[in-house]
Amino acid sequence: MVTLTKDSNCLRCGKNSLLTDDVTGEQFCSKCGYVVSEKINESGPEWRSFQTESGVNPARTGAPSSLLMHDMGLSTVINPINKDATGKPLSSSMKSTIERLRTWDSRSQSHEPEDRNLRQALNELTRMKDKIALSSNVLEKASYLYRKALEKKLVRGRSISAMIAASVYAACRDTETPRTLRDVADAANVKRKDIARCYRLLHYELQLKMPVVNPIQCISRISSKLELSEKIKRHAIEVLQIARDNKESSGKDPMGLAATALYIACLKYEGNITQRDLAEAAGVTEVTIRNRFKGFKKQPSFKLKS
DNA sequence: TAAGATAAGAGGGACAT
DNA sequence: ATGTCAGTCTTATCTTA
Repeated sequence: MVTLTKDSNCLRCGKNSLLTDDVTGEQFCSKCGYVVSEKINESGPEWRSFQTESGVNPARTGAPSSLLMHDMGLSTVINPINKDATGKPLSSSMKSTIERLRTWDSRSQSHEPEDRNLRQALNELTRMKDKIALSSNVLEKASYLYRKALEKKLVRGRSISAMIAASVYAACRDTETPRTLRDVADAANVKRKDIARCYRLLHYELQLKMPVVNPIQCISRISSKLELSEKIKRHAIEVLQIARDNKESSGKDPMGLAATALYIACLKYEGNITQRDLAEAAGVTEVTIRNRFKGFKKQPSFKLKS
C-alpha cells in the first residue's frame, strides 16, 4: 500500500522521507505532510517492451503493464493447427490455452481501424500520466475502460482525447484517487464539459458503480497546498462529519465542502487564511465557499467554536 | 482589503408531455 | 424526443465592515 521511495527529498522540508501511496500514486512527506501531486518520480524498475517488431531496439515503455500495450504485448501470429513443434496433437489443456491466445491474437490484429484508435488513445494516456501523478493502477483501469468503450462503439463520432480522458477520470473515481474533472481536463487539453459528457456515457453504458467522492480526501490535498497544520485538518474533518450527519453535504461539490470546512477550522485557529486562498487552492470560487458556509451555519448542531 | 450580497448564465437531472 | 423546473456552481460587480 505505502512504500518508501528512495533518493527523493521532500520539496518543502528537504528530508529524505517521501512515501508513495501505491493506490493513488500520490507522494507525500512523512515528516511534514507535504503532498506531491504534480509529478510522479521515476522510481519503479525499468521495464522493457516485449514487442520488437522488425528488429528495432527494445524501447522503454511507459508503465509496467500489458494492458497499456495496444496489443497486450502479443504481436505474433499463432499457427491455427493444433499440433506442437514435432507434429503431435496438443493435449486438451494446452489446446484451450492456445485457443485463448488465438482470441487475443485475432483481436489485436483483425480490426485495423480500432487498433489504430487504441494506439492513439494509449499515447494520449501516457502523455497525461506525465502531467498529473497517476498510479499504474489507475492507468490499467483507464485503458481497460477505454477498451470496453471501443468494444461498445462508444468512441464513434467522439474525440479520442475526450474519451480517454473520461476513462482516466472514471479510473480515478473508482480507485478513490482525488482528481477533479478539472485536473483531468487540464492535463488532457480537453474541455471539462466534453469529458463530463463522455464520462456520463461511460458510466451509463458500462454500468459503472462508482464510490461517492469523500470530501475528507480533498482536505489533505487543499491543506497541503496551503501548508496548513495537522490540527486544522483534524478540525475540518470534524466539521465535515457534522455536515454529513445533517445532510448538508449531499449533492454539493466535495472540493467546495472541504474548502469550507478548512475555512471554518482556520477561523478557529490561525486566522490569516482568506476565502480567496482556499478557493484558489480548491479550484472553486469564493462564492461557493460562502454559500456552503451559510449552509453550515444554519445547522442546529453547528456552533462556531471560538 | 476581506468578506458578503446579488444577479445573470451555464449545464445537467428529474419529470412530464 | 423535447420542454420545463428546481437546484448548483461560476463569473462579475457592487457594497459593507
